[in-house]
Amino acid sequence: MTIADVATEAGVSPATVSRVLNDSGYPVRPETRQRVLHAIEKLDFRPNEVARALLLKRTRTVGLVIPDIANPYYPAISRGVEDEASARGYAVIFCNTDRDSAKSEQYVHTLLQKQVEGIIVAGGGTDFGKASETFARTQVVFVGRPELRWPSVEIDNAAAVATGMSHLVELGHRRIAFVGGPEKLTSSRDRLEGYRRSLREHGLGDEPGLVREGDYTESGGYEGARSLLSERRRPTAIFAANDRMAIGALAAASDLELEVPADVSVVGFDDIALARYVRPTLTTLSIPAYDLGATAMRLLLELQERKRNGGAARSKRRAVRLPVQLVIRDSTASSPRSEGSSST
Amino acid sequence: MTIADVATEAGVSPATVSRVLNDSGYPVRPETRQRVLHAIEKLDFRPNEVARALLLKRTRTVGLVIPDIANPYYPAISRGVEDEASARGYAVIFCNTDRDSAKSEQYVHTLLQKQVEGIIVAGGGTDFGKASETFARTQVVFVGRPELRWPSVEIDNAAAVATGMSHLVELGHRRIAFVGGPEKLTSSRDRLEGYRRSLREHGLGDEPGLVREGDYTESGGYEGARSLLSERRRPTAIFAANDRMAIGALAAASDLELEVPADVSVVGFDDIALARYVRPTLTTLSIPAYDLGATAMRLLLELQERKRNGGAARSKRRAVRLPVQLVIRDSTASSPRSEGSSST
DNA sequence: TTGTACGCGTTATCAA
DNA sequence: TTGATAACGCGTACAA
Repeated sequence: MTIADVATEAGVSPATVSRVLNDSGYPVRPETRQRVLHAIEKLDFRPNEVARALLLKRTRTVGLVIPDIANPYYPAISRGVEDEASARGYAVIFCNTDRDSAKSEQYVHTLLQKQVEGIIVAGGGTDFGKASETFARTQVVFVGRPELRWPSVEIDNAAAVATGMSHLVELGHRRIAFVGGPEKLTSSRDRLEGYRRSLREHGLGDEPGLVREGDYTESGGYEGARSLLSERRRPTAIFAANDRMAIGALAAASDLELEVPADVSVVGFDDIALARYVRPTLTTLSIPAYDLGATAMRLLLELQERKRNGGAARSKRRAVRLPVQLVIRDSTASSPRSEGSSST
Repeated sequence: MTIADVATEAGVSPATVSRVLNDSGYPVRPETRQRVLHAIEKLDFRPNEVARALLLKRTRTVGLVIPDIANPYYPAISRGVEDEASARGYAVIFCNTDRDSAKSEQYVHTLLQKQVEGIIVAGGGTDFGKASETFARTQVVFVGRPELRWPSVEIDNAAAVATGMSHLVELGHRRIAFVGGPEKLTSSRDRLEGYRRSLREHGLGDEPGLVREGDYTESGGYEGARSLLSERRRPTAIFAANDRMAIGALAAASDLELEVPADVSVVGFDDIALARYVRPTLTTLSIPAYDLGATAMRLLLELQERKRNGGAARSKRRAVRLPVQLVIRDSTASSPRSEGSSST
């Protein structure tokens, strides 16, 4: 079932069929066009994209590299990427790296061999090793991971944490603990930095005993919170570096028979779908995950288009920053130790 | 950067380079091989998969069609598909249909044009319209959606619900309500059927007032449960057709100041990651989502291989069934109305 | 307005 | 053991 079959059926040459197919204002006699159209419909013909891609060097395919689609942070990003891609006729190939260098390198090579027109890399912590040298051969855009050499779409993690901290301070909290993510992730470091800076700015010192390093999973948050809440001078608020850990913290408080928010306030980060269904509902920082993905895809296509149109040298790095929003729900309330404000 | 460049660099013909590349036992003098290998490394050459695909008719790419990756049920399936695919050198193109017919049709056509070697369709409720006729042109496998004409990987929804019902009955529950999913989904109907059959088998009649139709979302479960629990003779247990609705039910009970499981037991279906982090932790039926995806991918490749090896006529339909497991957690306990067993 | 011929990058076939 | 050539399905420059 090729263009030649259609040509035979319509009694014209393959070239004519092609011209009708891509109707690019090329002159074709209306009558002939009808015959071709009819043949196409009769045979239910659809051009082979592989052949087209080989000739035109346009696969209309991009790669999306993420740590793990099962991590609730990535589905929304992926959805943003995919929606934007399909709206423009692009397909998306998914790659889960588990933040493993070998897998990451392998995927990059595979994508490049498949001649993808670009690669979106979301999530930090992955070292691409030698494969990173090949990024120059395609168009790459990073998401949520500040990169010096490549364009990226990010959020301001430190500023976002500061927003959440201000909320807690305004509620009268003075002893605010932090359960961070893995040290090696830039986002973790930025969020921790935002926490520390915020403490200083509010004149709350910097007690190392108030920080735990988690791993961005529920159990990590559970352990960190449990440890913090078991201390003699326990904190009145816990800021978890992501929602999964915050939900773990909620569970830890419950197991220790502490009420949230009466005894301890909890703030998360990400605003995953479940944040509004756990009890109490979770105060958190809402990352525009979908927009992050959609924006990355748009940026990718835009930059690629620019490159294609000869603007090769104009590789002025672009780092788009999207705003994070504080969503106040039921897991935060006035500090039990603060005077002058009632807490139920 | 083509095979010809490598040939020039190594001072041999493209054919020789190709033979070294695909080292298929084809005789190449060791010395020549070394020269070629050296040139490949020096130029960091990797063959163009598009050209290869055009000639060999093997894209080593499959499509995965799902309703919405943001729905917590699909990431695990996707992960199973992707892991199995990448382990065998295949790439996966993702398509989110939102159960929209137009989008679904469009995606199928796009995938076919991209010459994917197969398509995995997960999740029901989508009508592919005329595009379904084209399934015969490729290899298709359905997941969690019994199909008459095509191979599938499923779970026994009705039997699974029956397992959960038996658990509740054993706990002394007699008035068990059900919040179902959308009527139009086969899985919904099967689960409702399992509920009804189970009631009959346990001699509990079939009171229509005990069934609500939800939409598989948290708010749907919330509304359904709230309605059920506001009745004068409220049920002692609620079986939700999926975890998201069960979590909504937990929220509804909480808002009505009912204790789970002391006042009402709740059972979910799916065992999403959050099921063990909501409070109380959720008793549910664990779908082997990852295995469903991985199995579908294996089946797809196996059937395709068979077809490729001439076994065209041997299209004996295969429907693989994977077991569902009851996971008992804290949201179920003895019925408050049952005598002889303590609750608390 | 339409048709012929070439080339995209690769591998398989055949000849050397 | 190696090389020249054809072919995969398509779009386009050029000729008609």
